[in-house]
Amino acid sequence: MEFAKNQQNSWYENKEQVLVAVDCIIFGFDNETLKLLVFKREIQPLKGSWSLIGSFIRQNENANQAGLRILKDITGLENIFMEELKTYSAVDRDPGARCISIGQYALIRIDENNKELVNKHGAFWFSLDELPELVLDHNQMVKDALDRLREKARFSPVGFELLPKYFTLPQIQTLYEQIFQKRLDSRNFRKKLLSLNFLKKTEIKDKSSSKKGAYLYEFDYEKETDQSFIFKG
Amino acid sequence: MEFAKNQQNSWYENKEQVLVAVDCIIFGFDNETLKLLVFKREIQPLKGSWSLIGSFIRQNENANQAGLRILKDITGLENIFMEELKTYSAVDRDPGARCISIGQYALIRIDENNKELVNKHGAFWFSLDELPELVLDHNQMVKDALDRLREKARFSPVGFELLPKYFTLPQIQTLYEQIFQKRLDSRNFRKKLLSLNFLKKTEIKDKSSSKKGAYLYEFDYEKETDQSFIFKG
DNA sequence: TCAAAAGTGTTCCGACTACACCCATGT
DNA sequence: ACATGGGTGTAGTCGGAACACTTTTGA
Repeated sequence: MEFAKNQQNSWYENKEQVLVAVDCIIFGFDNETLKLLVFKREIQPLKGSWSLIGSFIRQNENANQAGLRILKDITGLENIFMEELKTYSAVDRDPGARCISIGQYALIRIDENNKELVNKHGAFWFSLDELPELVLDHNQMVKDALDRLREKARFSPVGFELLPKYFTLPQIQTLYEQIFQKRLDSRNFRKKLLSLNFLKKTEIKDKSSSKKGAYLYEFDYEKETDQSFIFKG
Repeated sequence: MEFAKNQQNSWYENKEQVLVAVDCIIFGFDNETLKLLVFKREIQPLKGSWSLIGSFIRQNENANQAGLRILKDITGLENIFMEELKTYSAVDRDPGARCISIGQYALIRIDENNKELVNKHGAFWFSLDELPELVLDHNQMVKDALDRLREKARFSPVGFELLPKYFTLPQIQTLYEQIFQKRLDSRNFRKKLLSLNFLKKTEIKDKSSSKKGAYLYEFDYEKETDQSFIFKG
């Protein structure tokens, strides 16, 4: 860099600044339905309404770090799958101030560990078809995130972040049926999934949802490839 | 809205604001190669280096409007295909100040009309393989935009925005060869393209690049569908 | 023994791939 | 007449889609 360090922050001095928020669209799966984590907004305006979880971005973090910070605060989890969705920058989107929001969506496992922490923050898991009205443009964000998730699931093996370490094939199928909102043929689904060779079978059966029991599998990250993975949406 | 209008801008008063820029990754096609519009940066720091075209976002416009404003200033064009790429928010990405940039990519036709205006602004079209070093993280933006363009071109008939109203099949093929950086089989390409039924053939031949001449087609927006359009990338 | 979920194989068809020659025309 | 680019058809292969019965086991 060819310019003096003490020039910092002076070049752009007369430019207008705006607030930048990060809002998190957090998906979870409880082995039955795809859910979304929303909470009671804690700040004015619109305090007390249902809202996505968000925060203003801080000077010392980038957008992804901000999202992960929020997620850790609420769920206690680190190493979460989180990706940028898009920005929301309509001039009047937030009546509190001119504020641009960067939507980030995350996929996490719903399990006992984090339920407690989540409740403590006034957060709740809602089924996607029972989602309440959210503040500002947050319903749009959810819609966009779902579209993105579907699109992504068609072409890459996404969604394993929503499952526990060991899972059964019927479990993944239910997950994909939730994502695509349609029934899938189990023979074709299993054939396709297993042909991709990134699942490791164990000899353990999970009998929690049937008498016969279903074999547990785990994701083999070594073998994950980018081969296309096309399911009809 | 349940709160008093005069509360505006007071709710978030103690929050830190940041600068938000929009940077435009502008692709063009001259019937031979895919090009990118870059220009000499006009402001400090790094004044005079090659840079994408950008601007700080204004209070009365959203990110897309900001991008279109920039594009109109430089090229004189309106109604341009422009889409958000992603945001760039690394803390130190801009030595001038903490500044988050929203990358937007655009596809435009290179023709005589706008060449003049472009030159007047110190802007130049570079072939993608002769691209100079750009300031900040702009080379990364270009790389990301190219990846996005390829991804998009695989699944939807994007790229027609880069062609004139009337174009020949060899012309589109060259465009796709540029996007994918590989040769395509003309028989398969034409078969696939025509089977999608969104091209209207005219009886006029363009003889500018061969003696025999190639029929001109136009895009039939009525018939554009979302049917998949898969080319190997 | 029965109910409930897990697991498995085959056929059909559409779509992508590879591949080579004739056509029209200006020079 | 010839060089240059435009235009066309076919056979093979792969993968997705449709489809129904057997297996296991707890109650």
